[in-house]
Amino acid sequence: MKIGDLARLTNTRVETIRFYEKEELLPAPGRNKGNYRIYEQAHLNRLSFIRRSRDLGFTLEQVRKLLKLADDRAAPCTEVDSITAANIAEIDRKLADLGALRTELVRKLECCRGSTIADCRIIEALAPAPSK
Amino acid sequence: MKIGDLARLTNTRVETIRFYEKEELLPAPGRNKGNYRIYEQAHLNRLSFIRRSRDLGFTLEQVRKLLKLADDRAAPCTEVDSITAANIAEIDRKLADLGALRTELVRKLECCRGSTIADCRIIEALAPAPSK
DNA sequence: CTTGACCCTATAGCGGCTTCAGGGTGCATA
DNA sequence: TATGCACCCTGAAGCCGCTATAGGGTCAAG
Ligand SMILES: [Zn+2]
Ligand SMILES: [Zn+2]
Ligand SMILES: [Zn+2]
Ligand SMILES: [Zn+2]
Repeated sequence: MKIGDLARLTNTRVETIRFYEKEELLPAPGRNKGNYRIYEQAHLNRLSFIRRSRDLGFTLEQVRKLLKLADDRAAPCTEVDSITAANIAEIDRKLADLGALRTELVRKLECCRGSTIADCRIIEALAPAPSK
Repeated sequence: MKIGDLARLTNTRVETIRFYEKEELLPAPGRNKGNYRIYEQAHLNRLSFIRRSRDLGFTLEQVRKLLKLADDRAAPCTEVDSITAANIAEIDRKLADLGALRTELVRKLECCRGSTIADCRIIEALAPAPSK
């Protein structure tokens, strides 16, 4: 399987696959006579794992850990769970921040309709208090 | 006022202030005999505007536009409002994405407690279907 | 034999800063 | 006066997770 096929199968850009290889997330595959990368099923599996993890919001650093952990089938999964919990906590922080932001912006936008800069509620909210 | 004072007043790192100057968001101030930057009230006002905008989720590019628009007090504020609306739309997309992510992660985490990697629900969700 | 889709490498760029290396300044204290 | 220390300076590189660009090579179909 060539890099383009792998890209299509995993919904990943070709450049991203090469990037993962350079980052040692995905092992370097064999090459054909024309120096094209040739991938096996194992690569497809591993890349799928990486992409799903990324889609779930794990950082590449977390993905690295998860990949390492996933290999020891008999080990307890406490560490996996705690990485996941950390991810959720991070998401919660972002949700709270964004929610507050949204509220504030909507309030400003609501009460300003078609007037001038001089009394635009948004500009007013941004500008420092006039020093009189 | 020296750069450290300005930093304290606006809750901004010194390096960030120098970065804004290089980016021409904040005009280069005068210098004292020792080549230290010396800021005036106008700088404080402008930096406050920038920081509040950033805190509200505007990109630096949007901040640039807002700063330009804020100067023409008589102009209509339609453009300001549409930049704000774009910001809200962006926030809404992020909120939706993060919400979905959270749901999925929580569901996985909930149904996996203290078992091994071999039957960890999270690893299972990440790993591609076993080729039997 | 040419076209065009695909592949290769190496390097730089994105946003929005942060960090680092290697200095200089300015004020208080011993 | 010397010394310590907090603060300031510049320029360049680093962070994340890719993406894009330049400048080529490979390969199968028509
Ligand atoms: Zn209004
Ligand atoms: Zn307005
Ligand atoms: Zn379970
Ligand atoms: Zn688990």
